[in-house]
Amino acid sequence: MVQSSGSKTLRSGSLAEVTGVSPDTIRHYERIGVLPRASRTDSGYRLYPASAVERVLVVQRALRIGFTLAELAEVLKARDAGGVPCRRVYHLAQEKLKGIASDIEALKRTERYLKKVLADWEQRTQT
Amino acid sequence: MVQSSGSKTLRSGSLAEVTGVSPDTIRHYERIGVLPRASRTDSGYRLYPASAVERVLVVQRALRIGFTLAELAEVLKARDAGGVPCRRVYHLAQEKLKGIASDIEALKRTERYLKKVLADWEQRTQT
DNA sequence: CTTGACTCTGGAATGCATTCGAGGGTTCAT
DNA sequence: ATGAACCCTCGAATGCATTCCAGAGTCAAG
Repeated sequence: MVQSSGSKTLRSGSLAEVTGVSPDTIRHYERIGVLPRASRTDSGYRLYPASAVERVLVVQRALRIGFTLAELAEVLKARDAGGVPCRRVYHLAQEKLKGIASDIEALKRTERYLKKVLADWEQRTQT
Repeated sequence: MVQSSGSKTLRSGSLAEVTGVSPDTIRHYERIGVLPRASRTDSGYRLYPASAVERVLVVQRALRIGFTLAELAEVLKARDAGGVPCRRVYHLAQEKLKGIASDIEALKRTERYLKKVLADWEQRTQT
């Protein structure tokens, strides 16, 4: 048996390719718990639902912001379980959310700084 | 002789405290070249100008965005040298600058996602 | 002087995400 | 049924920022 239902499934390689990470990383994500455990073919190959693509992208963005895989695992596992998350996880998510605004601020400040540096160089260049 | 001119100088510890990093990190930054080599007291203690505070903050922000200490060293050393930076450095700085806009976008997307997750939980909580 | 808080150096260790490697199955087209 | 291209596991290695460590000097206050 290969696959049955209508919605597309992906093997680790395709999921990796589509999301721009390596198959190793995909497996790593699953081990950490940031991706739900994939179902398997009879021969042991992982089969991911199409929704896994979005999940991987979310993880990538979150990592860039300073989430840790372990933190994400807590949040996302709770989310997947569908139940009410424990206070700790809820709090964690809220804290990170609060941090984002200031991250954007920092980003803008650095942008300004970098622009200034570049403009400086521009001038010096065209002596 | 301790210090002469009017502008304040800081030793590694104070610079660390003011910027919220450890003294070890300060020394590390200098070793990498992301902080200009500090002048020394007769007994070998580092003395940083007040401007070093801003520099450390810039580095911290830049790191969060995905700059690497090595990259920053290239950019900042060239900047400090005051001369025209080599093409490579100029290009690097430009690339990073271009990346910032998309980083802000990613940040906002994750913010939206996180808000949704939290709102979801809110609802479930108040059954 | 001596004590306690700082500082120095250089190298080793930590934590995190990611990648690599060895040894070994699966699939499928030719 | 053979080879290319995937996939599996699991433990080790890499790269990066940061921290820790050991052995030693500095300095102000008591």
